[in-house]
Amino acid sequence: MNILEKIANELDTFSKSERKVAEVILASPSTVIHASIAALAKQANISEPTVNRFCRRLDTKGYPDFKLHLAQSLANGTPYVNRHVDENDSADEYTAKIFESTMANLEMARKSLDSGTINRSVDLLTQANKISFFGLGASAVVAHDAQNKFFRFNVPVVYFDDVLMQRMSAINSTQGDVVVLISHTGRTKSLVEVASLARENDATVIGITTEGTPLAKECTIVLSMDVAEDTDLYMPMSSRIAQLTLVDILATGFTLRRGTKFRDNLKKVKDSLRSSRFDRKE
Amino acid sequence: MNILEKIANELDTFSKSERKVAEVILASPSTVIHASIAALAKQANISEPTVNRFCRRLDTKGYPDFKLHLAQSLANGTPYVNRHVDENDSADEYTAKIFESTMANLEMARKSLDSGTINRSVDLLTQANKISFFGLGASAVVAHDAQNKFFRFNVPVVYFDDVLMQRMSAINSTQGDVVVLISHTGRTKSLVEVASLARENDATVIGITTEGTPLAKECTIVLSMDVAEDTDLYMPMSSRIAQLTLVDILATGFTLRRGTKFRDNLKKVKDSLRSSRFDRKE
DNA sequence: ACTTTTTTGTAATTTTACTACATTTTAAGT
DNA sequence: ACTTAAAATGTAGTAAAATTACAAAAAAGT
Repeated sequence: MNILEKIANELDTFSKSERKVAEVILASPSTVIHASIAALAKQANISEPTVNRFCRRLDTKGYPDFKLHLAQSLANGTPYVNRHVDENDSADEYTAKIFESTMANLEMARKSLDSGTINRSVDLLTQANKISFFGLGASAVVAHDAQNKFFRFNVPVVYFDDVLMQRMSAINSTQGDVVVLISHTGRTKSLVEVASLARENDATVIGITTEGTPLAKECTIVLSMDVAEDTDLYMPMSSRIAQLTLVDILATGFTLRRGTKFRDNLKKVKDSLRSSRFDRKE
Repeated sequence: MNILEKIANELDTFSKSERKVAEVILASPSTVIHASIAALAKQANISEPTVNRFCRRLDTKGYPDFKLHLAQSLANGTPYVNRHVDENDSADEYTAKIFESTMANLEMARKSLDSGTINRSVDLLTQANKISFFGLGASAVVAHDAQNKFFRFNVPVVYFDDVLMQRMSAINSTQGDVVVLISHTGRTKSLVEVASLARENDATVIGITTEGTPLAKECTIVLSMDVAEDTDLYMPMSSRIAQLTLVDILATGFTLRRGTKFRDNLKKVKDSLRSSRFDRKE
């Protein structure tokens, strides 16, 4: 764990003086790494040995070693932490916070994704006769995006955000078809039903959802990711960005599996758009 | 630039003894950050002041400061760089690369976004009688997502990914209406036409597009972001993630502008979904 | 080959961090 | 409420580390 986070975490296990040090450090870590132990002690209004003891409590060899750790914490620019948007934030502030938490969540998602599962999913998708992407609400957006990617591959792709169409499509699916169901909560009743309908008809069901949910239980294979959704705002934000990135990964895996020749085909699809666009002047 | 790279770069500008130091450092930088100047000098078979001079040549204040820089170089184990996916990448590898380049691009986008423009856009959106989101292809996904966010605010919101519907809707728009047009390239002919149609009818046109493009020129206000799209794969990936994050930011700005009471309303929208879901067992 | 410049090293100085011990503060027990 | 033990903090001295000033050696130019 990052030493800055560690300090923030253990803040209440510190003694009075140690907390003073911690607060000075947290307030401006980038200043501290250039300060001597004496300077820091003065800043925090405590003695030098207290700073030294503080460093040891954090499992470092002493003050210089502590600064090294601190420098490493700061290395990734501002570490991406899930800072919540506040009532009185300016445009500048909430913009920064949203970018940061999006990135922090992508980092989390990356760590929690299992590449073996991805590999098997790509296997299934490349072998599919027909691929369907279903989602509702915010997840419909992800399904929509998936369709937009996979239709380029010249594979039969279907996307519905209409409950009835999803059901009908699921009933019509057969062995060799892959149905991808997207739902962060994994508790949307109608989607869970679609999953079992598809399974009954021998279709393969890939779930982009959370492990252990009702939907996950109905799926052949589950692609799950840990994301800390900021529920203060009552809107799905980070979860869908992570899901879209996962779609990118699946699509990339698909093209890689298909080989070079296939990629020329992608270029053709893209070039076909040319006439609908204004030329570049440069 | 990373100090380790810098050392490797300037290797031939160093004097004989300085190169000895450089080589010891490059061979095992992680050892050096825990060594004293005396230990390093001994390792390199040179004197302590030489090490000190070496540090200064690299624009650091001295040996301790140099170690700080070195520690930071090491912390960026894998900095977020736009690494391109390779032919023979395993699932593990392309997953990591896609996450990393997505994050690198978000970082770029964040830096290039102007908070003043965001603020003005939020102003316009909060005052709008009707908001329309239009896009085509990958950008339709972003428009779709925007609708999903803004409809929660109990504002008239429209979204079309159909060229004719977009045109008709633009013609019907009037003063007080805001039309948001999304296109990374900014060169999609029909969208540019929609922009001018909307403008002719006195609607406000916000463009989420690249500066200087035909579309940008037709807009009242342009929200532009720098993103390095990986064109090897012929699919829009990073650009749309950045656009979606921008949508999050606009939506957040919108809710903040509307105040606390308004947020209770959002909760109601979210709670209305409850009956469509399976209960949590915990 | 000699002079000048650059590089490197030695030794002293200064800065910085740490240790041992004393004092204060806090908490626990009677 | 008072006493005693334990924990926390500070003071002063010590040790270690880094830096400076200067001298010696090496390299480059004339």
